Amino acid sequence: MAIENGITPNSSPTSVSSPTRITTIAEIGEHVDERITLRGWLYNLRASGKLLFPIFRDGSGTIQGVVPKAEVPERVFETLKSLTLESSLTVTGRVRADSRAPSGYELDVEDLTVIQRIPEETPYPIQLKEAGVDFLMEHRHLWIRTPRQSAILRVRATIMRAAAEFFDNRGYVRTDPPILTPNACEGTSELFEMEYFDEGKAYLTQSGQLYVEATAMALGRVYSFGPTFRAEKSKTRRHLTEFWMIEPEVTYMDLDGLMNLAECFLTHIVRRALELHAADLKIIGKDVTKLEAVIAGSAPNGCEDGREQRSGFPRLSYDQAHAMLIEAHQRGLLENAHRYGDDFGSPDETYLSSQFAKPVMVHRYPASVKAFYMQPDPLDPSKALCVDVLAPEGYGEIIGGSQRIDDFDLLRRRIEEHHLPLEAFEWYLDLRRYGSVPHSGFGMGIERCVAWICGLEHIRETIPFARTLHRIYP
RNA sequence: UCCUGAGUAGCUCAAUGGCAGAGCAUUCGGCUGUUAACCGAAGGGUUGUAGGUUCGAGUCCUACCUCAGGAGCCA
Repeated sequence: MAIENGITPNSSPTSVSSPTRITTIAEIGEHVDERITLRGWLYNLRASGKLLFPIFRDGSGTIQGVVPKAEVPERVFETLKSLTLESSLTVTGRVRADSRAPSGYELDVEDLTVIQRIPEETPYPIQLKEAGVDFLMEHRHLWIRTPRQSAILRVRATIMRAAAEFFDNRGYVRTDPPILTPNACEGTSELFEMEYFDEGKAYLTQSGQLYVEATAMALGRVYSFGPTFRAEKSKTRRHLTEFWMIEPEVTYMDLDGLMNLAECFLTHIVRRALELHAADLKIIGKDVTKLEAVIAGSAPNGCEDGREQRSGFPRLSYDQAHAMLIEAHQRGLLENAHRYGDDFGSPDETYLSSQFAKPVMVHRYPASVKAFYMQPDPLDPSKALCVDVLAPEGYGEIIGGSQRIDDFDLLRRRIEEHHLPLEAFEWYLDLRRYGSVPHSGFGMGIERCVAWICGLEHIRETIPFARTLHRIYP
């Protein structure tokens, strides 16, 4: 770009002397003692008389520059000295290893070109000092430039890729369900509603599960990966109205196979996050020993076919979990005693997960508190063949799954018992009319997984632009 | 939907019912190893909105608005 925006014209970095290599801060360690060019922004600037310490960022990281007045052209020194924070620029200099620098490297600045200078009258609104949640969320489009938020979004990207590649590597076919749906999947949650031409109401999907059951019957092993929407007026650090979910569905898989699958799946994601993001997790402030404990004992390429239990996530039946909660209440660790037959509340889940270093799998809940399509346990038909996976450190349920009802008559009866419109489920019942087979699947909320792996206080930081009860801007 | 809490300078926060304050940011000056740099100076206010009590309200009362934390429900 040849934009100088009112400042003294600079020569372009490439015209100064020898051609330089354009690189990124993340890769700067490969260019020690070389002359390189970075393209980014001025993150911070400290001045000490005739010595400037600009900190540059380029999206991949930050690095401190050193600019002694006596050793650079006056134009470079004066331009940088009065440059406003977050102004965009390219900078050329020599990379030097320096033990005083947090990252281990510094840049001896030789030249720079300002791309856009932010005027003093309208300074960059986000300071390096702490700010309130409301202010930061109102400026989310700028907040994501900070090192910590950028690091979180990089880890999120890896988690999403690791989740998809886990299934891709095992022969699953990605089959994404529709986002616009004609009716409520499970008849429970509040849905976002809209007019759909002359066809009446349509709704934003709350889960693609029923549709992936259909694609599984076509393709065997499938998964979906996309956004889902809940219009529930939940107002907690664990809830978004729009979030991403990955949902595998597998024919001829029972609950035990599903639990193995979920365990291998989470192990893979945690392993990839640790492999690729040690630096980012450090910026975020996550204690990685807690993640290492999750995958301890697992084999890097284990869990083939979901038949082997490798890293040993603890498994509790609903009854066992209930007993633990009763005991915790008696010892004064829980305020309210869990009532047998009820679902677990948030404090209950937090307590259960806090008892283990690994995610805990709670299975076979009472059918009455679970969705209509879950297969009853043949050993106790009052229980459903389902599993919730609770993340460690109180991050709550990150996976919910079950074996699905494959018997036509039972499924139809359940639809009627839940007072769901039978005609809307005819296509779903067709899956049991025509070559029904046992099958299972689960769904994992990406954002809760990111919040857990990054150790975040609030789920709103796990997605570039969070949609919550009282926020839809920016 | 319910419970609790908070709205004062661009940002983070002070101010017993009695003159509207500080730090950061911005501007100017100083400083050659700073790590949210530091030191000095300047500018910057309809105290969320509307009423009420009072000689006097940022402070007390009422309603509303906005936001946050939690519950329920969920991933």
